[in-house]
Amino acid sequence: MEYNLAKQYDPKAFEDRIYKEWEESGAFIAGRDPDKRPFTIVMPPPNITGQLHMGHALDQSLQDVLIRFRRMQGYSALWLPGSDHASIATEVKVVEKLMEDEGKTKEEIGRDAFLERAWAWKREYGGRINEQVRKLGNSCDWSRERFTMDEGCSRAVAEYFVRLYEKGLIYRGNRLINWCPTCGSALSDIEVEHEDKNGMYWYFRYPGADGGEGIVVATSRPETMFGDTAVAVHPDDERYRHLIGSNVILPIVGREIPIIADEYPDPTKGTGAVKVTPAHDPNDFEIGQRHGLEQIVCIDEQARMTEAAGSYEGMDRYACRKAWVQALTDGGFLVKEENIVIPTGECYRCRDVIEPMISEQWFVRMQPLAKPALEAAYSRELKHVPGRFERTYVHWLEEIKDWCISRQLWWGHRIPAYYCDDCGELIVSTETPASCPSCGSARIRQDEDVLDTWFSSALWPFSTLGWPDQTEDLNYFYPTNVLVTGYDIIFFWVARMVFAGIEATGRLPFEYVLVHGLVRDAQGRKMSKSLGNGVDPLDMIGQYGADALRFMLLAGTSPGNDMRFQIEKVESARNFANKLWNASRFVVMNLRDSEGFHPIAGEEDAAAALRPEDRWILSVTNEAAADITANMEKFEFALAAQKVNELIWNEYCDWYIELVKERLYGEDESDKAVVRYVLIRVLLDLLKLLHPFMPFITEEIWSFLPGEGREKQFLMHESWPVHEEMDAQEEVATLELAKDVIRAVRNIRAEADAAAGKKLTLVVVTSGREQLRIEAGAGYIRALAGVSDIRFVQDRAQVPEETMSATLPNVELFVPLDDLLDYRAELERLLREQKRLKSDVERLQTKLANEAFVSKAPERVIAAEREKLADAEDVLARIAARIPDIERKL
RNA sequence: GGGCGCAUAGCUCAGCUGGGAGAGCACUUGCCUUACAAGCAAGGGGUCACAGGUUCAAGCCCUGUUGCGCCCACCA
Repeated sequence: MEYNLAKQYDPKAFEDRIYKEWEESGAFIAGRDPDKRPFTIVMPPPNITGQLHMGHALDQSLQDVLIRFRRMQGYSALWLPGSDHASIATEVKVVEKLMEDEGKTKEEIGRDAFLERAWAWKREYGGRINEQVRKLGNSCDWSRERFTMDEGCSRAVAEYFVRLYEKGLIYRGNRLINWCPTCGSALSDIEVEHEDKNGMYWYFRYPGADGGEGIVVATSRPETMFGDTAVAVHPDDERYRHLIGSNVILPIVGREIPIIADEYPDPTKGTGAVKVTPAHDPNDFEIGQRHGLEQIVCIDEQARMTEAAGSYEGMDRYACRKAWVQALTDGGFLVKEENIVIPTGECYRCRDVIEPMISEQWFVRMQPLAKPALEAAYSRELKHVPGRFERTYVHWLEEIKDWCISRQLWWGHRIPAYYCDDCGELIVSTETPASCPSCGSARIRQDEDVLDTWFSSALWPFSTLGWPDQTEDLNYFYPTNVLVTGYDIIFFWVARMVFAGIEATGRLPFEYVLVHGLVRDAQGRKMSKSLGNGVDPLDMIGQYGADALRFMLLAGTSPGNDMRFQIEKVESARNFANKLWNASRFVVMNLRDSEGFHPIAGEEDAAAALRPEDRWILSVTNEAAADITANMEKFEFALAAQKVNELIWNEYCDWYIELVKERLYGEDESDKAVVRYVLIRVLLDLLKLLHPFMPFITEEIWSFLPGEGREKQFLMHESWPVHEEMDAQEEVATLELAKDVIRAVRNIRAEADAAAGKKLTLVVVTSGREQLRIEAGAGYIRALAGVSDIRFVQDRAQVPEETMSATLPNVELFVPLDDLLDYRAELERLLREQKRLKSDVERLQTKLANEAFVSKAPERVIAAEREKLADAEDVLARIAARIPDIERKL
């Protein structure tokens, strides 16, 4: 059995193993502990058709950080994972596979057989994504994994549907909806994406039925002309007032339609006259409603022309457009045409152009549901992080229209509505009725449609915990605490969960909405399949480890903002992991040998024997822990991550370990035991602080550290470091001054190009507390600056002639460099320093001479400025005195 | 037509409630020092997009301008 860490940091050697140990031991399972407070996150369920992408990696890393942090803080932390049935996406996949395997369409095999195939597909591929999720190290509770179409979630969906129906919040209606001809289904408003495209306006003359010149209308969609049932003008439009009430003739078609007055047309736009096609345009639909116009459907569900288009029947809508424009042009009806940008609605999935159509669908009445969801935001009971996303949420809900929830698909939750074949009665029920309650007929058939996928997603925070039953899980873990998601699905999901949660459970489903941005490519472009610029998280994990990927994502993003993915950033994160790995290897190496652990001082013994550097690192770690905790609580993970990085690399590795090497290599066994105590104690805190970000490497290192005489639990279950009151001001001041001196001497060494191994003598002119501190830190200076001898002298007269110098407040350092001395370099450096200090002094003097500043600025600030000035003047004076000496040597 | 975000070192980005411009990468120089060259040490580099304003004091607050990006919206 190895007792020390491997020479090389190799995440592949332990990441999978550790994940297995965690999962198999039940480490992720959240208990309903009455003595703990719950902390719950439901994972946005990835689509079963999906592949893990960087968006998931970011989204889930954020959640895992939160969950691991709270778990260590003592909460009973539940992160509930699952997957989404993704109605359209899955149906398309299964349809494709069916065609590929058997050359059949879904209609050919029928609904039941198709659903069997779909479930088989789900069983085979649906788990893939969550295998990938495990690679990230996510500590989700797989024992509670759910699927939006599993029995419990399906029951919740039916129950919720029935409740809304019974309250009159769901209704069935014939209305104008968004129809995707390719998907063959209705879509909700947010599933339609708007894009401006280059298009054409055609101006056509509709001749008067009385033989008059009629009226000219503009349209970008001439093929809908077959569905025109009026031409509308504004009642105040002088140009057309005389025509209101008269008829015009649809060119070529020959049908007479009226000119009507309506508020809708804008006289300043186009010709001011609008052709009205109630069956194929949302505005026209409403005009039609107001005026009782006939609805003529001229385009069918496959986007082909209907018999209303006469000889064009069966023709594709765009082919018809072309032919029809030609026909109208030939007929002399075209007045003019112009190129123009037109807003186009596209299906969010297949990009086909949406066809507005009249269709009988199911809708959710939104006004009553949106109201409490809005109030939750107004009152800040629901908190968005960052706050600006609240505006997005509120704006959407304030403007919301009824939600079309039925989809003409088979894969999904079938609508729990039934029709009696004999009397036409509509029955909405969670159970399949045996007979019609109205006429007793047993000839009952269920509605053919399924529900919008987002209908079930809306219930996710509570359907997964057992709702509608009042299960123990629901009582303990609901409401959840934080919902983490990208800003792109605030509408699709967040807002709907809020109103569904309020409606179904009477409570907000979560308190915080943590919104993050997108992971873009190195050039800032959205990662997409078509561009082929996506980076596979699994590749990154393979190359650099999951910890590096997570750290890069977490350290590189600020709340709500997009980030760019750059391989160099992952490398940096990996390098950081490597640094920690090696530092830990050093610690373990000094902790034990193959025989076992060397003596380690007990807490009390150690406390009595701590040296300044020990108290310094303990204090620095302690302060950092408070800082990191505060940022974690504010969801500022990048700041927290950067702080841990700095603490580990700059303080622990670069200074503390270097400072104690001499002691470790020395002979004083009891002091060594003290050093070991501090090394471990601090390393433990570092591992804990880093654990939410880099769970694998920290867990692995932890396993090499001594337990406390009993079976060690996992690091992931250890408690989060708590800030302790600790007075180490003097030690901190001593160490910080020692570091400054060491840096100054190293600088001199570099400037003078002194040989690396050459031991230097350091002459210090100082007094007072600085002298005491430098005396206290003399050992550090000797060890880390390559100084063999430190001499304190009272004034500069006692300083040897041949020296280079450095100056700190109330401290002058001189290094006699014998023949290595480079006076020119020394002079240049001094002049540079002098210049910098002069401008500092001037600025500070001006500031302090300013009556307004001295009288108005707070005392604290003035005192600080005075001190800065005094320090700067002190250093400046010393440098000024030194310059002539050097000049004389040249 | 509304709303929002971003413009800080060559690159990617921090900069919290206004009080002397920061990190990582890249670059320069010197080091294979018995944890680590995926490293150590020392350095160079910024008119904080522009113009006004508030203030003793502005990268930070206010107004406007420019550039890039995003979201929402039924303009024929």
